[in-house]
Amino acid sequence: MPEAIPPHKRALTDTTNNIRGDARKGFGSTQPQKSQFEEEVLEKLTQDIGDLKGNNAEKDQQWERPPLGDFDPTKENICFQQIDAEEGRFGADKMAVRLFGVTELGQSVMLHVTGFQHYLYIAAPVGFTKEDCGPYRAFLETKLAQMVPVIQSVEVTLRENLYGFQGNQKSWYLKITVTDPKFIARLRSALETGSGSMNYKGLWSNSDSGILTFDSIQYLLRFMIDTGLHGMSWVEAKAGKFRLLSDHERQSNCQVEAIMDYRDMIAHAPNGEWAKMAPLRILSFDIECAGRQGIFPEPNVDPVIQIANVVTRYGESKPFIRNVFCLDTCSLIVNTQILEFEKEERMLMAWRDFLEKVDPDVIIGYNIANFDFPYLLDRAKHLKCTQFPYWTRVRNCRTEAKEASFSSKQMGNRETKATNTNGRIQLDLLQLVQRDHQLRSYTLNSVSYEFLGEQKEDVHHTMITELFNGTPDSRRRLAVYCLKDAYLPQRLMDKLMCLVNYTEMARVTGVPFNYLLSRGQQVKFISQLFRKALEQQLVIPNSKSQDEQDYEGATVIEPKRGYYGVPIATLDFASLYPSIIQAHNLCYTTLLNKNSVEKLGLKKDEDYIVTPNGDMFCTAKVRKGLLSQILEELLGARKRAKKELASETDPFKKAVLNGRQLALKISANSVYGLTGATVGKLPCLPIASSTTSYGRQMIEKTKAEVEARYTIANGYSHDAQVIYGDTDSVMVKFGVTELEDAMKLGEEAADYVSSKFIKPIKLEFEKVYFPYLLINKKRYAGLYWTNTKKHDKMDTKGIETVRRDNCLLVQNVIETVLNKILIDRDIDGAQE
DNA sequence: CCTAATGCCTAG
DNA sequence: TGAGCTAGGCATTAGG
Ligand SMILES: Nc1ccn([C@H]2C[C@H](O)[C@@H](COP(=O)(O)OP(=O)(O)OP(=O)(O)O)O2)c(=O)n1
Repeated sequence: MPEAIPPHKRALTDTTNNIRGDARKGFGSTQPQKSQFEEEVLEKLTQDIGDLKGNNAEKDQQWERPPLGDFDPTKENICFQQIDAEEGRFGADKMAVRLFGVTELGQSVMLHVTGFQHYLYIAAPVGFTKEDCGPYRAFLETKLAQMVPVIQSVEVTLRENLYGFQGNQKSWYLKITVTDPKFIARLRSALETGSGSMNYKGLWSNSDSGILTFDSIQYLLRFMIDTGLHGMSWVEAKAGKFRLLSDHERQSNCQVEAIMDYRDMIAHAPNGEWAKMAPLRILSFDIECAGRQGIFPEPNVDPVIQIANVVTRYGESKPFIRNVFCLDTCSLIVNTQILEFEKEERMLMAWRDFLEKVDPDVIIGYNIANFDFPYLLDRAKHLKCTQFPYWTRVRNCRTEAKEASFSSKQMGNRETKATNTNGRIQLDLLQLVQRDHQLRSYTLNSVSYEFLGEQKEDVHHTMITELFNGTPDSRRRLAVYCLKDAYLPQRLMDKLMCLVNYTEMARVTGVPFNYLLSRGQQVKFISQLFRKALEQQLVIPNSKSQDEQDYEGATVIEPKRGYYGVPIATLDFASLYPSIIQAHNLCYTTLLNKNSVEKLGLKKDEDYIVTPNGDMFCTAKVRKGLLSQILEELLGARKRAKKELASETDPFKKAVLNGRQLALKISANSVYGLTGATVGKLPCLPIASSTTSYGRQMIEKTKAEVEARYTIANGYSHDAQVIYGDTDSVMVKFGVTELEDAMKLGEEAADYVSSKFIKPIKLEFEKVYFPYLLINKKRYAGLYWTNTKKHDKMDTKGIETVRRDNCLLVQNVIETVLNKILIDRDIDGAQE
């Protein structure tokens, strides 16, 4: 940034004495108009950020990555943690994947992986033998080549349809390989719309009905699935197997850029030594704009006046760069590089150069996706800074903000903007917190308060312009806040362990990191399902839209409403739906219909089961379902997270681990959910409705077993009564008055009922409520006990206190009333 | 004044 | 592969 140097140097030399003089106090003592609070903020910030060595921020802040040093591609391997991936051609080769990553020593890598061809399948006509397929193959090759001029080959192979068990009978499929993945969609639609010319020997009398295709999936995912690459895992290119690109061949700004064939690429499973993380460089930034009175800043009018940046290496607690790019002059901030600019254009360009030098792997911030990124881009466009929007790792690849939207039943419609930074991961803490945490407010201020226990004391937006138009010191004040806003996302990310948790999810489900924020549950499931299907040579049909059809869900036991002054034990099935799917081997691949049962001569209860819903599935003895294998992996990861949770003592870390455990639980439950998603791509209502029907049967049976066993007639002190239950839980009043007795009985009852079910179904004794206030279905409160000494917490479900559609007063009133009732046991007092 | 449909949010 | 699922409470509103 040569343009920036003069003002910047001036600022530093002018005020060096101040830095040396009393860094801690900064300017506070000599600037009476500055608030006490601001100095506190600064002091805290300085503590948080820590000291750089010495005081000369300019000299000590090394922007560039460590140099690569000598590298001998004939002797040394390239080994990196993959962080981003994209489809991209290389030279004449239309099919290549670009993998971006970071080595253990922190160097950036881009690897072109070539030679992998995209494909899809179609089924040969029913009854075709291999001999019949020969001429059909030739026919297809010519016909398809006319429609889609990228057919590489048509190959006849034995495969099996994912849906339905047909006695392990494989049948003939044609694998159509293309030379350019961009055409796969066109190929698919050519086949599926079934233009008349595709009609082979009049086999399809109805020329409207097209040919069903199988295994159609995006090229990048296909590549990752077939090569066994999971998102955020380690990739190795052995010496001699890759070629380093010469300068003129390079497409990226990465320190290492190489090319290799996909067959030589090693994708390490993310376990053992490959569970490590690379020292990713993380840039956290924030911008301030000078808006006008009462108007939200508009990029065509309102300038960007400051950009604060904080750069940290993953695994280190303190940032190694922090700076503020300022329009106009700005007094110094302790241990912070201030870069001053007279012209906004220069500032923007200098920031872009900074970005390129720092070469961050991860860019984070608060609402950067919908504000900072688009604003910077629009502003630069307005100022005609044509060289500005290049933030990617791919040379000549412009950064643009695109409209994107996400809509689903559960999340509703969400409009967002997507800005490409190819090769760098983005993590918008706002999006992340909105996704993972239910809060009343999502301002940076309240989120920081929630997780970091800190108010940020906003500079009111009307003040921004005023401060900017003031003196170097008022602009410094603004810069301090801007810096703080840049640093908070970094601290939130550390505190919430976002990178670790999301990395685990990417590794378990196999999808690229950025999918976790931009996509839903379906893609994760599909990634896992395709991997399993590939192992077993199963092909997955591209289901046409099914008619929307609802199915019955879970039972909620009619509550015996009231206030209970005796301990109420809660028994809960662990991961109910996933365990049902596992226990009964429910899967696409085990689904049977009457025909196949007859044809294969299967014996009921031995070879297959009939679910309470009337659907039929073969037993694990005949064939083990894919779903139960997928669930094993998800639940295994969840179990490990829960184990860590149990041994962790820090309460905040516990909460974070709990969040991780919950995310894995939702992914497991979504396996069930997707089978019931008729708008999705892999619906299978027999699985979904059988799962819920088993669930309904199980909660009934649990209730009956408990009430039948714990009776006076059987020598217990009271007749037990199930007063409530929802989906997978029962609340039992054993009648005993002592916590200890209730816990003992609960423990015993859980084991007793578990023994009546198939593995891995397990009923667990989880907690005792004492006392317990049961208001209605899905509405109750109680003191939550897991030990006899002290209650863990007051637990409130569904009541106004936990709902966000109420005013705070109502919540506080209800909260105090509940406190009175439950803790003080003062029912009369609560009535007032 | 009553009921049914709808929206929102939560339980599981 | 665009998008996990159902049950259910409670406030509001449309319609008679
Ligand atoms: N987001 C959710 C939560 C639950 N369920 C369904 C499937 C679960 O198996 C069942 C019971 O839900 P719980 O909340 O009790 O959770 P689990 O039983 O799955 O897990 P835990 O082991 O924590 O009890 O409800 C679901 O489909 N989606």
